[in-house]
Amino acid sequence: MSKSKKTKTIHSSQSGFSFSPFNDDDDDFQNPTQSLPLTQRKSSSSQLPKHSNAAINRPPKKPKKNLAYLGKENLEKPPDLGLGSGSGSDFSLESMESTVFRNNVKGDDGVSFKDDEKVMKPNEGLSYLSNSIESRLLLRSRGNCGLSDCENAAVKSDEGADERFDDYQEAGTTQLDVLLNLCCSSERKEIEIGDNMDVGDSISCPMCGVDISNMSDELRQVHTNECLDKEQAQNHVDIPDSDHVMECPGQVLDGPPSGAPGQVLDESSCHPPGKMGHISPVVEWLHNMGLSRYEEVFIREEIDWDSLKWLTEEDLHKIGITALGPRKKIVHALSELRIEGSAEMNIPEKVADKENKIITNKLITDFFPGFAGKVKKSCITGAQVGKTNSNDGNKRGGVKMHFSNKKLRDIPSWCSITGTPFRVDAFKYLQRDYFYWFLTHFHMDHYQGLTKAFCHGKIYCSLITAKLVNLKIGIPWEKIEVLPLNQKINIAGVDVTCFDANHCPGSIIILFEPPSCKAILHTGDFRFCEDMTKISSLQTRVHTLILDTTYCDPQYDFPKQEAVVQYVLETIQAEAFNPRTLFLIGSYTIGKERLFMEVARVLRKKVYVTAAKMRLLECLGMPKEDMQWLTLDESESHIHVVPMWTLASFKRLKHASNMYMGRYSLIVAFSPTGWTFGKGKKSSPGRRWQQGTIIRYEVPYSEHSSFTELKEFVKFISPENIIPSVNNHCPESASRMVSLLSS
DNA sequence: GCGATCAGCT
DNA sequence: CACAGCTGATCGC
Repeated sequence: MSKSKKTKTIHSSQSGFSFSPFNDDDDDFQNPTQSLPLTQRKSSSSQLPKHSNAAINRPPKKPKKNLAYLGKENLEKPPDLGLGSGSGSDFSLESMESTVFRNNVKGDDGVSFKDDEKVMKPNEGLSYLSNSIESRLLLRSRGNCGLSDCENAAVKSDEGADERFDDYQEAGTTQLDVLLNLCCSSERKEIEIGDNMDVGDSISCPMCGVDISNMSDELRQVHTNECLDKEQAQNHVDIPDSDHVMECPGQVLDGPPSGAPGQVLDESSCHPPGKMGHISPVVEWLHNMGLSRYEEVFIREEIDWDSLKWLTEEDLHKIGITALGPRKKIVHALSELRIEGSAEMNIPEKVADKENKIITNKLITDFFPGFAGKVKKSCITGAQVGKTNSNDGNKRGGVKMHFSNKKLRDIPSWCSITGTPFRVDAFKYLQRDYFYWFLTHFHMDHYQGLTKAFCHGKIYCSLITAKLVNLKIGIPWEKIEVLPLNQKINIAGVDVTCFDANHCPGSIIILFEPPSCKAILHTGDFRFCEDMTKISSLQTRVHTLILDTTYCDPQYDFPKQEAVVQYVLETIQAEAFNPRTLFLIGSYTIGKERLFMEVARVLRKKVYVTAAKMRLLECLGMPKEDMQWLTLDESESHIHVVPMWTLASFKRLKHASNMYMGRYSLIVAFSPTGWTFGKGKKSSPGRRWQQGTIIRYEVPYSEHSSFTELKEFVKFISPENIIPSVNNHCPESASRMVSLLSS
């Protein structure tokens, strides 16, 4: 056994648990004298208080362990997220509400509620959320913002922009200012487009022909680029050398949404300097500001006009503009540039031929030089597409313009929402040109890459996730937009509706409905439950389903959570005849709360959690009735919540048990995970293992959908397309999964 | 010394 | 397997 290198020590201060470190001496655990006869009573369910599955209410989910992490709690909010308690900081419900409300009155790029399209009543959703802060927030929000108000406000987008501007100014962040300006320009642009739009006008995607009239230019570009990407993928074209691209400077296929004076669309309007067409307007711009001395830097970094607008102050610093004054000057100029850019979008210079054709038409077709209306790929060969996408940001060490193409290529399809500028759980693939970052829930594999330094736009998530993101990562609230549940809102022209994902606290599934595009449902991580079938919009509208396929294999057909909870309850009852028995229940940072809360509630026993865990639980706004079953006093309970990895092996358990040697003679641990239900395993609700005075139960308590549930869900949704979101499967098995699900 | 990132591990 | 992390090493600041 090459265990020598894993001699790790788990300090209680690190793990957040009261166990002391364990060493590698697994030789001697034992205490033979205390080996208890594990009685034969494990199946005596008759002793249990009978309660129906229905009696198992879902407690609000709580975050898990890792108390040590709370060391940096001096973030921005007080832990007490209690319902209306303002706490003085901007983390109060009041302020959260105002955050949402503020969004309510934004048009277009802002988040606007559509009361007339309510999907569900706030409280008729999943029981898990019925008492959630979200629900309450929702109600109050709706009360404060009548339909007409919302609509009026939405129409007055400029006003909204100003309001938001004010809000952000208070935040006083340079980065935010930049983002703000982006927002403002986008909003204005959309309004103008709307004003000019003739009802009869129809703009089609040059690649797929889909009507994209109702999209903002941003969305149009995103849509079209995606079509191009698809085509590129189909054609498997090689990436040409850079000179090719230079011939069409305006062809910024993967560029940012807004147009700009320099973003020319055909060769006739290319800037003169020939192959330096990208750069010369930049140089000129610098010159006009009296900053010609930085020309060299911009040229060296090959920053073209389009990329220029998306530079952040951080970027400028990185490329060598270290002097504060000039950097600030440039940042300021850039923000103005973006506003100007959006304003100029209204000049129909290239649409003379089609008199009533709006600029928006130009915006799309102009990205494709030589493109006269129908899908002509003259200047847009797949090769060039590939070029634009894959070469631009890669070759030099400095700031990556547009995308880092390597990154772009690596971006899995499941975290990109076709037809929108949205990313979902894609912080590993941060791109400067994307502004909308959705986070379905607060588990590391989904927020990985997200750090305090995040400056790529806004993070959209549920309130609970928002709190965790702020608390644990330190993301300022200014960068977080809280999404309401069960209520359609509009973000950047896309209808967005969130529902409880029944996974961990704060987890959501998200329905995206881009204008003129088919709806996409992203499940994040989820466990299908009957309540979801009450969401009618899911049944009728979804075209593409991005699905959590963690257990997409027939071997994973574990029982419902209620059944597993029942099993655990009975087991505890059966083992509890010995007062010197300690029960350990595993949990994650967040997740599995339902299990130990149900144990506490039904058995009417207090459950011990560490102080840090308690603070997280409190943060989630759990009802007092539930909170009363938690205790910080270890001696007050013989049921302890511990991190899952504490239970991962008998070795660890043995070490843990040493801590309790004097007080307990038996340890019974529950390791709740769906993986215990794999191949060759019985379909019993749990498996029991014992070594000496330690008993370990693996119980198939899963917060992901079982295979059966996946099938049911797919049947319910009836999507035309499924994209697996779990990357542990090879591509070939993706299709297999789909066929399995639809069989 | 701290934070971010990554590899290795469970 | 990998659920959802933890731990240590490295690097930049």
